[in-house]
Amino acid sequence: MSPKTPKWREIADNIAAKIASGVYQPGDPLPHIRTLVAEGYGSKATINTAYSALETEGLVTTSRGHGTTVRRRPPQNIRRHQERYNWEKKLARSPIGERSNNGVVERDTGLDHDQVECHAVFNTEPATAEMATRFGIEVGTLMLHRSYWHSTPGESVALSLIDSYVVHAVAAQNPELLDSAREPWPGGTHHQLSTIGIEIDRINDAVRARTASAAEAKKLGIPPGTAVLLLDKTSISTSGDVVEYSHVVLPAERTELQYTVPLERWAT
Amino acid sequence: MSPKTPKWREIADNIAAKIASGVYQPGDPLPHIRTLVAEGYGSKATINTAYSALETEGLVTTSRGHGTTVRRRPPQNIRRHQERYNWEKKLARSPIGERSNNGVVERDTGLDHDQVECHAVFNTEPATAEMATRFGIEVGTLMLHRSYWHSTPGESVALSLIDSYVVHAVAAQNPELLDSAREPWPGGTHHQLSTIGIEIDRINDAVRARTASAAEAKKLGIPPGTAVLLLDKTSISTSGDVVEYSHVVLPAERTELQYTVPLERWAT
DNA sequence: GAGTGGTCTAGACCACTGT
DNA sequence: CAGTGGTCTAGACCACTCC
Repeated sequence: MSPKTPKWREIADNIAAKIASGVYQPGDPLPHIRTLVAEGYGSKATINTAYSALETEGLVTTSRGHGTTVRRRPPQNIRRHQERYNWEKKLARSPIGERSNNGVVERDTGLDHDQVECHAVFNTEPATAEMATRFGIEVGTLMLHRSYWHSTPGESVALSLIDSYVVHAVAAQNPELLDSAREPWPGGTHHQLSTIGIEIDRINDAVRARTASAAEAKKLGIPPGTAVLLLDKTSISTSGDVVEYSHVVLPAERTELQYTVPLERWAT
Repeated sequence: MSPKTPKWREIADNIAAKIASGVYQPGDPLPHIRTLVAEGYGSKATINTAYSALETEGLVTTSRGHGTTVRRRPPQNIRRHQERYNWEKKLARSPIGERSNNGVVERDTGLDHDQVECHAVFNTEPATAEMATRFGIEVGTLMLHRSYWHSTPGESVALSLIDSYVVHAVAAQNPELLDSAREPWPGGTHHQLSTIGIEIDRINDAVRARTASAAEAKKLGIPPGTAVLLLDKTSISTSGDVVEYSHVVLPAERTELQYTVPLERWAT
């Protein structure tokens, strides 16, 4: 009939349609591969290809020894960066009690302070050419590189993967900032920088996307081959210097970034 | 040795490493599938799986009857929306000559006015529940739905896929706006709206990402399975109404969105 | 027509999960 | 242990491109 679209695609589309129309509900088990083979839908490899496609499309989850089930879609996490960044900055000027119990992660998830685990690894590295251009410094200048990821205590699923960079000599003005054991720091980066006399004036966000690597997919708990959003966040101080740069990897299927762009009025 | 990672993954990673390190340059042909089979790297299906993976990862292009070659990476198109939207708005107040020869597509690509083809399809549709919520109108209200895509004359590759919505009764105040033959409209949407007395005050962008559907991949000229950026753009008039909503699909691998978020100063 | 990648089959073995 | 999905092979045929 239609030798144009391969058989595995037709099988996958067929199942995808049943999921979209609600015949298969989230959590429902799908027919086993060998069942469809027995029913004459194709060979095992063909059905397997169809199921693999559905998995990389994020529609189903498979597990060896168990079966294939319709995926429960995680809720969208909306990040309004206009408000978010201003809230973060304001927090740094709050009393210590408020700073300790609130963080941007808690704000995102609605979780309590003690329900969030913070993992931090600090390194000191010479600046690459790319990093040197970003900060307007010389190649080889020592940088403090901080890698973070957050999770709820039970699970090992990260909400986002963050790599943050600061010029080492700047951070070293307050030696406490070099100690990864002090994370999570009450009041966040804005408060950290305020201890060495730096105020952030504005933040530049650059947003891109690509498919997740196998390692990222595992850490973020998403199927391999699904999309991630890449956020390059550059913080610029009131004196015009680039003082911090973060590279953030976000699972695209549960993330939405929002920005408001005000426009200049026309002359009347 | 390492039965953990499948053989096809190892083959794919091996080739990916050679591409990354420059052993294989963009445009270079890769070893033929049957060659690798003959050299004992695995069966045809296994090598094929590896090559398919590399294709959905955007590293190579394959064509039947021809072969597999290392993909030439298209240049990144950086969209600074802060400037871009203000430039677009300002253009609407320019003299007709300037409006005709400039458009946001020409600005993006650096191409001349006559090197860009604009395809537009207009429809009138009742508002869905989602659209009604967006515009704050009743479900079923007639909407003008405009689908656009732009390309260079020779190729059939779209730069982006745009679906724009306006309340039909609003657009109908200037009947010329209902005529798809008048696209591209000199001066863009801002000028169109200005002819019916509407000025845009601000634009809300919501950014998401996912893997491209087969249809989108074909239109945008990207390998199926690679990522697309989804931009939901809401234009709000000076009187506070939502007057236009666009859904834009962008090829992630050649797009970067930039935003600047100004922060309120701390009290001294 | 020769050579390419794409699909499909049948059968085998492996890794993992339940009971 | 039986049953699941994941991988791999060998061989076949198809669709396409180039000469």
